[in-house]
Amino acid sequence: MTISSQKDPDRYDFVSIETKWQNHWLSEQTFKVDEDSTRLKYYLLEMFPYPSGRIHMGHVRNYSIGDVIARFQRMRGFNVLHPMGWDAFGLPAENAALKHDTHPAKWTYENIDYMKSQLQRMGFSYDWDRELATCDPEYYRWEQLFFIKMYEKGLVYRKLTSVNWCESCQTVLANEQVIDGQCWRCDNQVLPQDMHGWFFRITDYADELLSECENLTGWPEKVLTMQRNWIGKSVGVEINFPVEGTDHVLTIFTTRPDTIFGATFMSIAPEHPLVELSKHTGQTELVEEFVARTKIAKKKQRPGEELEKEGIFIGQYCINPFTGNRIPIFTANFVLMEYGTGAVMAVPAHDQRDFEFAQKYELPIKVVVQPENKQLDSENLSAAFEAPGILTNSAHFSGLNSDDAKSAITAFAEEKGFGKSKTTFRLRDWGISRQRYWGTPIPMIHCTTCGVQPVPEQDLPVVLPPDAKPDRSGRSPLHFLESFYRTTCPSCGGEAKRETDTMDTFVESSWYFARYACPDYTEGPLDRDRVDHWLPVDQYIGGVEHAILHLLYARFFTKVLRDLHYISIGEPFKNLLTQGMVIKDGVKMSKSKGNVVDPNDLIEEYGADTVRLFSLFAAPPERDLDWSDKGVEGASRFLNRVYRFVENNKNLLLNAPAQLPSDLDEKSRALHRKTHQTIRKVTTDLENDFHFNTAISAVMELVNLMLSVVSDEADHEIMPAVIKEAVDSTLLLLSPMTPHFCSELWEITGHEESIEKQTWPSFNAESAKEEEITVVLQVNGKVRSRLLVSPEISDDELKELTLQDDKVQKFVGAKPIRKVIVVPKKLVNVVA
RNA sequence: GCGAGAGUGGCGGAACUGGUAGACGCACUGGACUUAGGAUCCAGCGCACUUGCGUGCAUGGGGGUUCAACUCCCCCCUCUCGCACCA
Repeated sequence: MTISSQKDPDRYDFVSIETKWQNHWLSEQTFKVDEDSTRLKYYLLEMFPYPSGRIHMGHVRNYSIGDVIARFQRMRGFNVLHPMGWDAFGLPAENAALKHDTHPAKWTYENIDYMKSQLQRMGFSYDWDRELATCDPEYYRWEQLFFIKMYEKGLVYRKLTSVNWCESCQTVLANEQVIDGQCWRCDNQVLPQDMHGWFFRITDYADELLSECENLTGWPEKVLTMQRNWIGKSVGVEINFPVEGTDHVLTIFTTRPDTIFGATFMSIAPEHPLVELSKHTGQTELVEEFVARTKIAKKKQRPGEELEKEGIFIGQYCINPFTGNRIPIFTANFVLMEYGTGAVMAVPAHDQRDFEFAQKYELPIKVVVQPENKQLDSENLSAAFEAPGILTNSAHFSGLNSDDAKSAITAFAEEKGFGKSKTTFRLRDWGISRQRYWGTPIPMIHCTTCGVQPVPEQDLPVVLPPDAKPDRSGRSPLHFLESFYRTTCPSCGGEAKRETDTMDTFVESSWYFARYACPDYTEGPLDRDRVDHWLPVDQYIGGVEHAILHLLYARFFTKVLRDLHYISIGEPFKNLLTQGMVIKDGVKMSKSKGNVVDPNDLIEEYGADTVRLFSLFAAPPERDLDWSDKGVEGASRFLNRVYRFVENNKNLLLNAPAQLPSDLDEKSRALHRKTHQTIRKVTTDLENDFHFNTAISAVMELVNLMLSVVSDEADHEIMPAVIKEAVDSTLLLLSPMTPHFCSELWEITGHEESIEKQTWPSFNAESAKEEEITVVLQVNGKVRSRLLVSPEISDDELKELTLQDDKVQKFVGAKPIRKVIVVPKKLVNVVA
């Protein structure tokens, strides 16, 4: 970093000041934290970064917000845990390794080193002793242990799953490597292929994950809504339809059992096993052709695009157990195998999709629910009627309303044994297998005689072999590395093969917050006492892009760890703050847009404190931040003004008495008052909703007043003790946001003990009280005049003064006064 | 389509439980200091009319409640984000 700015006489020397204090904090271990039962704990966490190379403005914003809260809470007396680490596994490392002909580990650790230096250059108050990197075997070994414990508990299983397969690269692709249905590397068509993969049974926790949303009062409603939708609970019924002339039963799931008498055909997913029934029906070839075509079309489908509804009769019928009617079975491209049973009863009169399908294939439409205000006719319906209504054409259920019919029909089906009530979730089990190198090895062994076996605990960790390295084949090198996969079966001792899949990197980030409580612990994954002491996280901060996956997985994992008796809590994050994106010129910063601002350039030009100050000042944290180069200059100017003021009044400040005189003159009282009002404002802004922008503007007001009433050192109009109080308060209030700057000025103004050790200033309500208040006088709701009065004034006096007011009299004129409304100490409205 | 959030000066944004709309900052304009000003300081700055005092109009649009609405209610428009054939 250049030191040229040091020579600039117009600016304070932020380079040497920031270096000085960063070294001071490091050597003094200012932010090291231990368990201390005498003080209240506060666990503040920001989402840890992926070590992609260098920090970007999103990090700067996220961590600046976090650092203010950390420093603020320390000054308020909390014992603050504020750790940082690295979400270090992931695909980009493999890609970069290929590109630069290096090893993912080398690339990752070099990035970590560099980014750590950048974070330190920003002056963030982390306890670096707790730093962790998820690619460290000492971290992921415990994750492997969790995996085995979960396996033993039945929370892990293996099943066939459809993956993205590129035939020409002979490799599995991650979803982000599939672009418009084509391979990112060779542009070949990506096809689905069935492969074995490992799954976490997150659906076992679906109900709890949903119901606990209720108690997450410290989370933004937006995030909770997203989580609820993602879990997607729906209550309905499963009904069995026997397939005519076979032993097969087609099971469907519906939330509308009240429409069952209107089912005129069945739709099953192209992947549904009973599609096989088309064999020997004469429809076979057509069906096979349709299924193959649909699978490809689904892969090609762009997000947001809806395929035209299509289907084909599979040549078989099933029987509606309620009516005994024969219903044709179709396979249709809009039925999802992953949801429900992969089969639905089609009720064209009451479901728009089925309606469109029925029209296209000229299938019967039968109205069985009538709206209350009109009569629908099956013959000329223009759209499905999806709302609830009164049942018709439904045997003895006719006449019931939809709600009652739902329970009656469900009960009937259960009683007769051809159905049962059922709750279905949109949430699927979490597929964690990745056919990748740079991830946590899944600690399992495949033995041809004993089947799948977990790696014995004492053999953990299964270390990712450093001698392997991704190559251009695109396939995981673990797959070919005999020294890795060749092993012996822990059960029979025979030859066996290790699992070569690695875990989804979301697994690492699902428990890192717990490990921060005891990163040095070697006896097990978590030191129960310390973890129980620190958790839950009191305040979690990160981008809203993690609102669903990361936060849901972390919640799930916490519950699993609780049930495995590693921790006591069930919810990891008590309060959540999701900060907005950093945008520039109205769009998200991105390389392709060419509007990226590099934090390094800014630090070099203005110093870390200015960068922090502006990113906090420009918008409240939850909103998007519109980056403005001019705005940064404004922040820089402000700090320079404060610096100059302190420098110019150094002697006065050094010699000022610590105690305020008991009797203050009017001008001094005004500054004293503003000081206390500012302390009050900043304190409430910081503790309520982290609105740093308004907190900073309050301090700016104080500084503006200070500058306007104290012109120079010779001017003794304002009592020195009052000036000192104002300056000290300014520095204390600003110190969480611009810590180097305030530390330096704190020292310059003669304080022995560093500012980090100070307690947060408190305000005196009496001092903050206004001596005179402005009361607005309105006539018929329009502001016509103002009164400067004592806050002690009574409503009657106020009314009196209002009616005497010239302006008020002028606007009232000759009209009779009908009413006078007095809002105490605020406003008087005369209605004439 | 469904869900959530947001629309306030030229710009970023303020405004407590309905009670002075536009704090603070940026930009801009005029002035001072100066060899110079991209530094600093002072003043102005929602729009319209007005020499001025002032007056009128303004919080996406339209209605409503109220003495009083950025704030509450109804309808509509726009934007952002999330989900998206979930039966």
